[in-house]
Amino acid sequence: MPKSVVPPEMKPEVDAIVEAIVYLYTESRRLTKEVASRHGLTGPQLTVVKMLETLGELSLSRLSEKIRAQNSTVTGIVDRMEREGLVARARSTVDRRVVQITLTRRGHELAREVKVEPIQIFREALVGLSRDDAKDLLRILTKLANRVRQMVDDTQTREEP
Amino acid sequence: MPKSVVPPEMKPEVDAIVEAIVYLYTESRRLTKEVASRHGLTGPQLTVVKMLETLGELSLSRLSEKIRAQNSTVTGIVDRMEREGLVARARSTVDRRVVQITLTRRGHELAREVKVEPIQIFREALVGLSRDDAKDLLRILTKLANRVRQMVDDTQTREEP
DNA sequence: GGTAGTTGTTTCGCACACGAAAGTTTCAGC
DNA sequence: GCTGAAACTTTCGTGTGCGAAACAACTACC
Repeated sequence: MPKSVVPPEMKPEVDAIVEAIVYLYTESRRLTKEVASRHGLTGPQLTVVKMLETLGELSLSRLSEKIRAQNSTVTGIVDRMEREGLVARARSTVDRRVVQITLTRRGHELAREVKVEPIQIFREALVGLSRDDAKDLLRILTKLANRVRQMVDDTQTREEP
Repeated sequence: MPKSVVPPEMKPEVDAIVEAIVYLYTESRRLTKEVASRHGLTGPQLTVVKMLETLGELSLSRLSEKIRAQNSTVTGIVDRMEREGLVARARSTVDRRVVQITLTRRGHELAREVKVEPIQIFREALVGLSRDDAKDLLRILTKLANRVRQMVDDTQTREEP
């Protein structure tokens, strides 16, 4: 297993890039949480409310994909939101394995009430970049994400047997 | 409070950038967790072990800063690691409020055993980028992070009273 | 030298977050 | 029509992760 070596002179740059990504991500979570708490919601709950407002009824699995969490996690989030009267569960009549999640009237009201999506602050920050910078950033990040994806796939297939 | 508006034609790009950042961050966490579990550790525990190996004895507060978590969170992590015999607590003799965390012999062994830092896969992915791309990425991400930092500061000072 | 405020840590209560296992329902193939 | 595999959801156990409050030790200031 040949292991490529990172040129030592690039190490500080690499660490700085990783640090910037971590900062941007954690700050995004913190902001979501802050906006949510003003309306008596938690971060993930606000994400769910906005997702259901945008996309309408969703199965639990579909909702899990959308918010990038495991089903078992979302079950808990939906449990608490159901208890608060924000969403309702309904067994699908077409496929009775499926549970559809919908916003209640109160859930809709809350969704309307919270106008600013937390991602907004990133949109504004990104707009402050020049058009060229934004394009470069997307191009490079995409390349980077694809390379990581590739590596992860390799690792996993290599370890399967 | 003038609110800048995101040009609609940039929305897809912005969302793609955010998505890439989220992907890179979550994948990084998943990889850490995976590497850690091969040695009977959790993700944060591996992070702590490597941090203490690199920096030596650290106070709980300093350790919290380093791994970007609250003191109350790290107290729990250290509790479990202490129970497993990986780290030890020791009251500072200089300032008796301070608790110093150190690796035990077993902790050191584990640190030596786990050679690959999870961040490594990013280093390798980044090396695959051209030098120019890496420099551009760092430059733009830094600019972006600073702009977000600025916005967050503004929000907080505006809301203080 | 006493006290008021600060700093450092822990405790508590709650909400994720995940994987494994269990419980339903559906579907494919015979 | 039966059966085993697959799809969907929940349950369970454990480990973060955070904020508020409690607690202990230190420092400033008078």
